[in-house]
Amino acid sequence: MKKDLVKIIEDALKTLGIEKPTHIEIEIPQNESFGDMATPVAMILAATLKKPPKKIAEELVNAIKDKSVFEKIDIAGPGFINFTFSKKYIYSEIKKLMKDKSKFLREDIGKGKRVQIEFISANPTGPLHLGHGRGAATGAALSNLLEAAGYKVDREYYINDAGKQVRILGLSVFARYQQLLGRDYPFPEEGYRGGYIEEIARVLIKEEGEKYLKRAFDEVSDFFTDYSYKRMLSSIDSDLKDFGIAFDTWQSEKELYKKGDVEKALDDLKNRGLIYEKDGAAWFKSTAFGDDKDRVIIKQDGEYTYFTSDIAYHRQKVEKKYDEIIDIWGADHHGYITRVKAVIEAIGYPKEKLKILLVQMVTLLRGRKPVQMSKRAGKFITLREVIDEVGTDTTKFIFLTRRPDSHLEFDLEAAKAQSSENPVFYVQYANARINSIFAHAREKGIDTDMLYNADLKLLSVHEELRIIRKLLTYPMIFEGAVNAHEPHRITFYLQELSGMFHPYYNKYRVITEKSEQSRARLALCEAIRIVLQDGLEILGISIPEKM
RNA sequence: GCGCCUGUAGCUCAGUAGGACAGAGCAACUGCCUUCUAAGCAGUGGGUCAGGGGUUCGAAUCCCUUCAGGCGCGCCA
Repeated sequence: MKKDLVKIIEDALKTLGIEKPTHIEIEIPQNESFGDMATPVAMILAATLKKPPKKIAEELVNAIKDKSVFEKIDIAGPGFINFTFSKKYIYSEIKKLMKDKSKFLREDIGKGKRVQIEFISANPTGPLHLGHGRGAATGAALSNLLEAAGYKVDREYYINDAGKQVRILGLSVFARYQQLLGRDYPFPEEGYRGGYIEEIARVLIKEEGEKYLKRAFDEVSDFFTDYSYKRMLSSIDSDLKDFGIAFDTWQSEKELYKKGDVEKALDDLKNRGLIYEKDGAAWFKSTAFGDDKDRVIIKQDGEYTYFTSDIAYHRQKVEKKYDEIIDIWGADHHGYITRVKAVIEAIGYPKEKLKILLVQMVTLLRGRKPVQMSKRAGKFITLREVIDEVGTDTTKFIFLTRRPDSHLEFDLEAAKAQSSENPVFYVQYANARINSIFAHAREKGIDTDMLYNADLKLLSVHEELRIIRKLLTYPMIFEGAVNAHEPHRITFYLQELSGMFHPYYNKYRVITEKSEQSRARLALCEAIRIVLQDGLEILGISIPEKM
């Protein structure tokens, strides 16, 4: 619908000998009486053409040769051109929608471009919490969205399985192991205190018995560390599985060291003269690329920092020749952006190569009161607990009805209380209702095949035309969501569409005595169902047949 | 102190590349189930878009500034 309109406007501009602007803006007016679509081009051109916008709009409208696709074209307000499509046109479009389905709905924007999206990447030192859940829902939905738009997407989880934190995890488990077997062993000051540590220790005792009792940690640290984080990782994986999130690759940090990628990355930077020694440490000259201070990459004690492997990691990403690299981070890591982008530039790529999408913090509430969380004390609510309590679809939907960069209050009580009237059910219910209409139709012996051949002209009441027009805007919403990397636009659209279907359902009967009309209305329902399912699939939300 | 994000209806949030009278859900109140699922529908009320300047034909949207909240500013990860 939009493509056709843009073409028409471009042709008209050409006829008038006006150079077309880089972008012909088409918008969906919020006020339906203004028509289906509107363009402010006349107002935009007014400045360069030095003519009043209304005059330009008039000329433009006159230059449109074939007006048959429109019911009317108005010039309104300060110079908007409002288009209302003819019924004939929208019937033919909706027919295409039913025949071509996702091909009609989804614009091929990516054209096969390769994108890597890295998200969650939580340390395997504890269970996922709600913040990770937000990153998970957002990352997965964005991945699906871009994939639907013709990108080839790799979903990646980066595992911090090297370094200090996993060692501390290992030590924590070691300490609990000793304690459980009756040895008086001090729990490390900086250790992880969550109950899951004890659980790992218990399982370990079951599997391996007492053979590590009374050993020194240094002798068995590799075993305990490996064992513990692998256990954590598999528990994270199973949480994600239940949350409906899947990855294509799990990139291990340790692997980067093993393969020598870290060494290679450092050599690369050294060769570029971007590494220097100071105070017994090695520094990366990130200030050369806009960072506010240089960063240590080899500490005085000879160990690497967290950032060092990140250099190697991002170098590896870039060298895999993705067309686009997207990192989704929790907003608490925003201080890292310039540093990592500095790496990209340092190795000779434009920093725009890497897009970092920040997902803001989640405040967990229970009945308006903040839930106190302390990772140190091991007191925090996990993603697992939340999805057990409020459900995965509801949880995801709450995340996906917000812009990623807005702070989010997640009230467990509200989420549960709403549960029966939650917006997610509103959307799913529309689909389930349609299924039930189809079941009814089949009982009545109405042919539900090839509905696009139904006599769509019979869809003539105001509500029906409104729904058809809404359905036809889906590709525009989709395109906007893809370009802005904002899956939540799909969420809102689905709510609006459902908000048109339910009243329609309530006011009119789909299955009537008139079989041709019934088929036409079934066709409308089918079209709605196609769009609802397309949207829900992108969001990663389930599509129950019955409710 | 510096940097990033946010401030829209009682609450939680949208507001589409500055555009036409600011929207939804929840909460509140009033109605609707012998007919395709009431997780639904119909109706009512509710806002100086944090405050103040500026740019523009036009600003919730862009710029400056003040205030408020969150998060960062390690040879931690």
